[in-house]
Parts: sequence; C-alpha cells; structure tokens
Amino acid sequence: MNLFDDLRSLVIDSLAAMAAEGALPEGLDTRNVAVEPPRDPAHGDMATNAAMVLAKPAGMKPRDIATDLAARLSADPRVALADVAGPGFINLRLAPSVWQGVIARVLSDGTGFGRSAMGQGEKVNVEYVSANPTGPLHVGHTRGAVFGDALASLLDYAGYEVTREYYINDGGAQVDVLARSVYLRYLEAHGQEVAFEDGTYPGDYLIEVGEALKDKVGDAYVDQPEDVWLEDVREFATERMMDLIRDDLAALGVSMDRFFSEKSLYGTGRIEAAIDALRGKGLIYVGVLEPPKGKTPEDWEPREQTLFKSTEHGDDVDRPIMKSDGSWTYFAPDIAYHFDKVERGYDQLIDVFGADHGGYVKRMKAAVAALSDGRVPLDIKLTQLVKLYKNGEPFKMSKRAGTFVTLRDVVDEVGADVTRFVMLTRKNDAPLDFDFDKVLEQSKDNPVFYVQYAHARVCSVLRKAREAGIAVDDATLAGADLGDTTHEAELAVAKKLAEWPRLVEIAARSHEPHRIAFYLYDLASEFHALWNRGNDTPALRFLQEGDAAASTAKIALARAVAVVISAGLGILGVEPVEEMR
RNA sequence: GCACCCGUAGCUCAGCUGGAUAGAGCGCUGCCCUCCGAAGGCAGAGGCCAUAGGUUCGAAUCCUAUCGGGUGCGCCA
Repeated sequence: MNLFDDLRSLVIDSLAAMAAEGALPEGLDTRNVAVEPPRDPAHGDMATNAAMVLAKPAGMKPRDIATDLAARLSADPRVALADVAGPGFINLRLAPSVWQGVIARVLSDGTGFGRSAMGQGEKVNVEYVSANPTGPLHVGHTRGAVFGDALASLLDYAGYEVTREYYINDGGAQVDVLARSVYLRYLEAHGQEVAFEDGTYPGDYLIEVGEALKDKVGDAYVDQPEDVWLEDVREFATERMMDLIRDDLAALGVSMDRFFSEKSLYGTGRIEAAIDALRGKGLIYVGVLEPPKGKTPEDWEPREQTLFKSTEHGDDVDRPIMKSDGSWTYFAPDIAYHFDKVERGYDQLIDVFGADHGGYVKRMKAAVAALSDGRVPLDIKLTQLVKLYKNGEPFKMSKRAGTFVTLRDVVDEVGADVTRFVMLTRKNDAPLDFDFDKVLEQSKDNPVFYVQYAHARVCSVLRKAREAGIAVDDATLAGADLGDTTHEAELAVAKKLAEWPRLVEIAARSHEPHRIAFYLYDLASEFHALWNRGNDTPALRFLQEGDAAASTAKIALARAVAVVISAGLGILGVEPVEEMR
C-alpha cells in the first residue's frame, strides 16, 4: 500500500477525464507526472507537478490546467484541500481519516506493511564479500558484507527473488601462498623452527590450521617436496579458511545462499565455453595493447596477448584474458562466473566490490553486456573505506591477525547490531568513520541508540498499558477507533509512516539501503518529538488516565511506529530492543 | 595522461533519479522534567550547494569545461 501511488492514480484518472471532456488534448504522455511529499510541510501533504509537465505538450498555461485539475481532485473524499501554488503545483491536503487509515493498515499488515510488488518476482543475484579464502575477514569486508546483505534484504522486501552469493577465489596463486604458509605452521607443529618469508601469510590464525593438518596427516608431509603436499594442503587450508569466514559472517548475522568456487570453473571447460561465447560474437582477438599514457611502467614492452574487445561495450581499453604462457588471467574465470550467473536466468545482477576494485567495473559490465546481449543489467556497488577510531584517535590493530582489524574484533567489541547499523549510516560510496566509543554512546548523537530508544519507548508504553489493564495486542489496536487522533503532532507521525512504502521502493530502485537507516532516524525523531509534546499537552500522552478508549487509539499510533521500526531494522539485519540498558 | 567516485552550514553528512524559501546531527545561544524513560524535546544564529557556461517552465541533482581531493590503470587475484 503506497498512498502516493494511490493519489497519483487519482491524478492520472482525473487527467483522463479532462481529456475525455476536451479540457486537455488526448494522448498526452503522463509518465513524468509525479505525486510527492513537498519539501515544506506548509505546502500540504502531497504535491503534484502534473500541470507543469503537461502544459507544454498540451499547449496550455500551467495554471489553467492546474485550476481545472485541482477542482476535480478536491471532489475525492480523501482530498481535504487542493489548491494551486507557485508556477503550477497542486498542493493536496488529505483528510485525517486517510492518515488514521494508515495507522490501522500498519497494525493489520504488521512488518509486511511496506512490502512492495515492485520487483514482480524478478530474479536478482547479489554477490558480495567474495573475499579471498586466505584469512579472517577484516573491516573492509565487513562493510561490504553488511551493505550487500542489507541490499539483498531490501530487494526481497521490495518483491524480488534474491540470491545471496559469495565467489570464492580459490583458483589463483594466492591459495598456493596460503598452502605454503599453512605448511610452515605444520612444520612448526612438528617442532621445527620456521621463518615466514615475504610472500607468505604470517598471521597467527594459521597456527591452529597447521596443527589440524598435523592431526590429519601426521608426519607424512614433513620434509617432503612441494609437489607431494601442495594440492592436498591447499584444499585442506582453503576449506578451513572458508569455515573461518562462514563463522565470521555468521557472527555478523550474514548467511549466504550459495558459495561459488572459482576452482570449479577450471578443468571443466566452463571458462572455455564462456570465452567461446564471446568469440562467437567476434569479441576475442590477438593483439598488442598501447601502453597507458602518462604513466608507462618501466618494464613496458609491446606484447601480443589474447584480448577481449571490451571497448565494444563501453570499456576504455580491451582486456587480456590469457597470459603469454597460455594460462588464463584472473579476468577469464570472472567472465565465466558471470556467464554462469547469466545462464542461471537472473534478470539482474549486482556485484558489491571494495572501492579499490573500481577499475574492474567497466570491464565486468562489458563482459555481462556481451554475454547476455545486453539483456541482463549488472550494477556494481563500490563500498568505500572504513576508518576506525577509538577515543577519537585513529585505531589500527588486531588481536588475532596482528596486522589488520578483523570483522571479529569489531563484532566482539560493539556487537553485530551496532556494527550493521553504523555501517549503513553512510552512503556506500562515501568513506565511513567508525568510532568504537561513539557507536556505543547512549545519546542522540548516536543514530543506533536513537532509533532503538524510540522502539524501547513504545515497548515501555505497552508495558504500562498492560499494567493498567488495557488490551494492546495488535488485533485490538488495529480495530481501535482512531477518530480522535487528529492532532497535528499525531498526524505528523502517521504521515511519516505513510512514507515508508514509498521509501522502500526508492531505496530498492537505487540499490541504496542506507536510505532505510536515514528514514528510521527521521521516524524516530518524529516520534520523540510527539512524546515530548506530552509534557506540555497532556492530551497527547499515550496513556490517558481513566480513558481506556483514548489510550487505545494513541497506543495504536505508538505501536505502529514500533512496527515500522521493526520492519526497517529487519531489512538492516538489526534486532529491535525492548528496553535500553 | 586516461577512467571512475567525491566536492552541500565551522565539523560529520542527508537531500526522494529535475520541483517551491536546500535539511539533520555535532558545536554555539536561550528555553522545557509535580508529567508514559529529560538516555529526550523546543527555539535561534550559521549557505555563492567548488567555479564558469549550457539544457528548461524549474538544476545541489542532467550536459560541457575548469579547479581541488580520493581510487584505479598490460601475464596480482
């Protein structure tokens, strides 16, 4: 239920009626006609630009169209007032019963109130995290994990069929490095002195893996050449690392629908099939790339390579897919992986990368465009860096890995809920400051607290009401007579609630879950404001002493706020709290 | 050199895919607890939306150029 859509339909219908009566030309394009909340509430509850959009194609003055249209709109019982303003806006003020209806609707729909059919069951694949299986997840991954997960939930809420997916980079050289590092820990477990050279992973987290390897194979690999143990150790270590990563994700409340192994693409003809698909479109050739201008690498020399003609689909230069020794570059399996996603029938693909992968956006989009003949859109969301602070000082260190702050460090310190919410209080492509102290602060500076506090306050009201013997289950509240809920402070809250379904669609369309967090903050703010009005105006208190009916109506409003907060936090993956401690 | 992202109040950031007098928090000034949680709320001051053009009824938003910041740029994934 999106009230703005309802009113837009009314506008469109009225325009059609005008056309039928000759007051407007037939067949005007109404796609740009919008019904939106005005910036300034003094302008009313909603505004439409219809007259201004249509004036030119209709060859009429905006205000003439607006005057006629406004008269028709005010005939609708939902519209209390329709007047023409400014260059041709029509401002609408809606009847209190409309807003009361919103409250009742929230209570009967529950957290499904904002669900949208917008996605129409389209299949969307959201790939996120996809960290190399070489160690624990760090803060950067955390932001990507939270963002991707919230985006997936948001799309689900907006009516898409969502798959959450993780691409395991287990096919390249870095898992060999992992295997060698684990082997060193294995030797260590056998009492040998080892040295971690450059190009190995010295982190403590591999100690237990080395010991586990010892438990598994005994001394079979001690002092053996690499070709004896490398493959086995690589597989063993990769599985261990994925277990670790899965645990890290679970601690953050993230669970994937599917883990896709890069290695599974090798030796199965799947990379070749993807490249052949491109070759069939004439997009694979052997050639020599120009050196990048202005910054020619010292060791640059012209080299013949097998290239993907990504410039055909918007990239800046063509990209190599095969090394001179005949093996694939990393880009080739990436192509094959996305080919697989296309072939699985998704209507839309989304990749969440760290900002340092910004350079791969164009080539990936080019590959998907080519492989799907432009049918499957690929959106790539980049998450910017997270800067950590403690007591206002930049903070770097890790208990477990020695060099970087891990996801575990963050979650252990502040909890999954706080981590998730804070990570979403910034747009994905904006850098984020994360202060370990501030995010735990119980004050209005802290959005996490502020939103939770609003929810807790509602729960507090419900507790008090129950103690007073007032029934506050949702069914009772949904059936409450809201006729006296007419104070502008109360209606302001109801109006904010009415925006929720619209906001969900906007956030889903733009792939921007941070909008949910900002909305919740706004909603909480409206609620706190109303709460305080009760200080000066007893009639606005939620509990009306000795008047159960009035209390029920006001509690219905409060409960509706809690329901929408729950729904929003649910999308963000945050548990609403019943009381602050 | 090229590409992508960014530039909005003193600070940190929103800004509804083009709408009216550009918003919030912090900080600053002044108020509000005999009252459901003051862990809050209200009011005030603070802006050339980096700059210059363009598109149109209308631009912080779209286009072009310039300035400033970040990231990336052929066998590393």
